[in-house]
Amino acid sequence: MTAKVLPLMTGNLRVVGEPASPRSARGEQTKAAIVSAALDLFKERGYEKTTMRAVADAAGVSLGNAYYYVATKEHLIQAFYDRMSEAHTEAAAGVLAREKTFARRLAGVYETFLDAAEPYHEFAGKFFKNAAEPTSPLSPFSPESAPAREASIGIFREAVRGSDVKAPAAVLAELPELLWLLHMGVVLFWVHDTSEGQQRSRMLVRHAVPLVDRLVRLTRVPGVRGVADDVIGLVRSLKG
Amino acid sequence: MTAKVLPLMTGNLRVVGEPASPRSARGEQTKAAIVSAALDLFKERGYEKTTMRAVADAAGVSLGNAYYYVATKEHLIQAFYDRMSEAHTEAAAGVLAREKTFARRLAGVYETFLDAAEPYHEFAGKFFKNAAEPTSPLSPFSPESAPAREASIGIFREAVRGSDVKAPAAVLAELPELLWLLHMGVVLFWVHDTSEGQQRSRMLVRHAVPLVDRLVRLTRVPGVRGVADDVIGLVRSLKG
DNA sequence: ATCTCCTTTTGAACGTGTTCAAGTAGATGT
DNA sequence: ACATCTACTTGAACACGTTCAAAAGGAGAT
Repeated sequence: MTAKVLPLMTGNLRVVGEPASPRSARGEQTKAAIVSAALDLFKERGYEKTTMRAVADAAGVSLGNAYYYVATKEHLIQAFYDRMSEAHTEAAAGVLAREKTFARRLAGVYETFLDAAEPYHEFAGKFFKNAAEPTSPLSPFSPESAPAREASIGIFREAVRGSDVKAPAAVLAELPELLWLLHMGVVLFWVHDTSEGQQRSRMLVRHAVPLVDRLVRLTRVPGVRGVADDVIGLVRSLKG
Repeated sequence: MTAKVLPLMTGNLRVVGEPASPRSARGEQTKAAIVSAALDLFKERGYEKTTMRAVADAAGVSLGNAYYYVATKEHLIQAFYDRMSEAHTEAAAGVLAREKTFARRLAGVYETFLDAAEPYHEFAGKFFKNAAEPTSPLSPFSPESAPAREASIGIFREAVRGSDVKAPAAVLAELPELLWLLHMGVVLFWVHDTSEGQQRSRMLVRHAVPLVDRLVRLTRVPGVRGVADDVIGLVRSLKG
């Protein structure tokens, strides 16, 4: 897919509707300052109450300049998400390096997410609200977040691959994506979870993981396998 | 719950942050004109491209007057939600009156939703965005929407009750709620579904319902039943 | 009629996200 | 040194959601 390109001003080429990515060290620095200022302000007063003018001021640039690097205000939230998933990926990798059984690996991935996300729980609602809109670039299903989504699915792929779990090949093939979907469910639950330290979300993970473990292994018994294959078939046709 | 109230202008009492509800026949009429104009315009040009000024113009009132009756532009979406669920409840009742098998009853409930929702697909995203924020009263999980949620679950309870489905009592007891959860999943898929006439959502329902049917019946066979009971146990503990 | 008290309506602002034409600056070639 | 090309920066403007003080109706009571 080649993006349409327009000549801009005196010559800079810019993808239609998208901001330019920095082409110099100076630009890189300016963009970093803007994103960093935004994160600070979001944390301090929340997303809605943070204005793009305040972000530009805090970054020491003009309002218009901020829009040279950032497509929309919503796109700035992506930085939060990036930071969080980076922390999660790292922590999950640590668990996957030492755990062998499927159940413990899976529990580790979900639990490290809860750990990594905890500092942001208070603002997560606001961010979640914006991510929920289908047309938003922040939606976990949007093209813009495909890289992040793929990275996340990759964690589950590794959790499956390095484990002792046994199931039909077709099931194993779709399992990472299905586990990612469950992850989205956990996130949904977590966002709504007002219990101390999000204890209920942790309970959900603690109890759901053994169930998933048993369910996956069940797909090998005749009578269940047929249903499992149909589930896989449905998932595949919906992806297409 | 008693809402805080402030004296307004020359004396009208108005709940903080909320628009006044009409206190006269004239007011009722004005509000109806505004809501109706909004729905028309949303349908004609979409939510984003409809401006509040255009709504006010079409309704034959001033911009400020529209805000006397409507808290925010997004609140106008509530009107379409109300319309939609009324239509769905009615249509679903029709299906449940004539279908007997569990699979057909269930498919009917989901499909009548897709029918009722289709005209509003474009701004469903906006509504969804609002509903996604955990603290929002519009959230399907909020206390404020408990009546609407119960009504919706009631449809599934009726779909189960009047059908031929057989499963352990514990499963049957939680089934309506679980089917409602699946309904939320269908809605999620539908909201993101950009295919012509949301064909993919219809395919999802067409294929998922027989699967659910088989899965529910499977809970009677030993070996599966244990897992099913644990699922039920988890759901119950999470509800508490 | 006039007064009083609410309710409704208005038009003019205000704040904020976003756009844009024009200007600056640093590198590169001559 | 100068010209040029391109990446970057700016400040002003625009559109639209939202707010507000003030004016206009209108239904009793006097």
